[in-house]
Amino acid sequence: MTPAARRALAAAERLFYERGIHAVGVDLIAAEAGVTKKTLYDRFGSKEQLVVEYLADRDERWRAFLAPYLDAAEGSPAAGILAVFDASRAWAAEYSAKGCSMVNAHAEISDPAHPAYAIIAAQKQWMLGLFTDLAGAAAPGRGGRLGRALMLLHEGALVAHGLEVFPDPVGEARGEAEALLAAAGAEG
Amino acid sequence: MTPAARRALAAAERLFYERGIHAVGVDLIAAEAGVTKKTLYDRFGSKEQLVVEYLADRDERWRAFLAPYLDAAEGSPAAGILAVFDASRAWAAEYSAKGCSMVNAHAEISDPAHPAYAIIAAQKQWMLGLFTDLAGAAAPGRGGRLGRALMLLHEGALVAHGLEVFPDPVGEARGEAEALLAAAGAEG
DNA sequence: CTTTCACTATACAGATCGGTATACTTTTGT
DNA sequence: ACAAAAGTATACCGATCTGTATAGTGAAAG
Repeated sequence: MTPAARRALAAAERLFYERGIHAVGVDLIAAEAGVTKKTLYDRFGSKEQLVVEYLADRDERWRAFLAPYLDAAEGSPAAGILAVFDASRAWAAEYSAKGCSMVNAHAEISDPAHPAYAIIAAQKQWMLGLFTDLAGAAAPGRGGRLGRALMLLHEGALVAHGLEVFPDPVGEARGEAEALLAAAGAEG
Repeated sequence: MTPAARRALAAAERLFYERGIHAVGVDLIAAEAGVTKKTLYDRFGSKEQLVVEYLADRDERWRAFLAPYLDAAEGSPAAGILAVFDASRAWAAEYSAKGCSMVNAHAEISDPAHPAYAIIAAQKQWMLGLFTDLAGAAAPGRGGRLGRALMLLHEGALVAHGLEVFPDPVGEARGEAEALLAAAGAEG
């Protein structure tokens, strides 16, 4: 990716996330990035593609942000589950004031054939898989239901954070996750 | 509200919810409602006001939908909590294929001074109050934490439903709510 | 040395945006 | 019966939308 393309994508990510996809025009993105519209279209081809790369890049950055938290749990699946909530809490505080970008993008896209749809669906499936895998390792035979419960708590916490329903919802969700693990007799 | 205004609001609600607020123009709303743009502006004054009434009306319809479920619980707070999930499950199946309209609208509005903001915030506070009140009655002294946990499960379920993360998330959330109530030693 | 690539600057096209103006007809309440 | 309210139809406004075209600059690579 060229320097101008990087600046354009960075500006697009910030603007799309803060103001919404349809509310942000390509002229504004180009201006904020200090890039001409020609360059923007030479690199990305369309606004739709810019949206796709926005979501894909943000997902990639979230997974990279999460990785060291998971590594620190070192083979303990119960600790790994709590590590996801710890990572989410830090991520939410720093990058996610408006809630989950995937959920927000989904609210603005109606056509299931839109290429962003697949990214959004895949991101949620990856998170569900992560939770169910860890839950299955922590409490054999209960991974499915426990994983889905953790997914609900996690998604709910991101929404509650974005809408400021009450303080520290991700920390609260972590507490409930801990109780679920204890109730399921999870191995440390 | 005049007949044309009712048709216009009904069309606006459907289109805003299905396609998003910024993706829907007033010309389309007027056309789908079989109403001229003049009438639309005579009745509502602006698109912003139409958005406000969309959210306020949907919230009102949800509360009216929920009321008989709560009434059927007849003074049992634990049954009342499960009744909320039962109502949500039915509501989601019939009216909420794209998830929570408040969450989705919030994704498209960046200005906190927008009049829709207050409606969205109030709706979430009302739900949190409902959960904490019922939880406090079901398990005295634990209403706060239990209510917040129920709120997280409920919000997460609506998101998971809208994004089709796994089947019947609201039913799944109901099951987790039941377990939470049992663990808190809730009175029937 | 020259071709290629990344980039700037500016102007424009065609469509759609929210909102208004004009002129007329239909319904409704007293 | 009559006036006010509610409605239709249509044309228009300036702004903004995504996307393209034209012309030229600077640097790097073969």
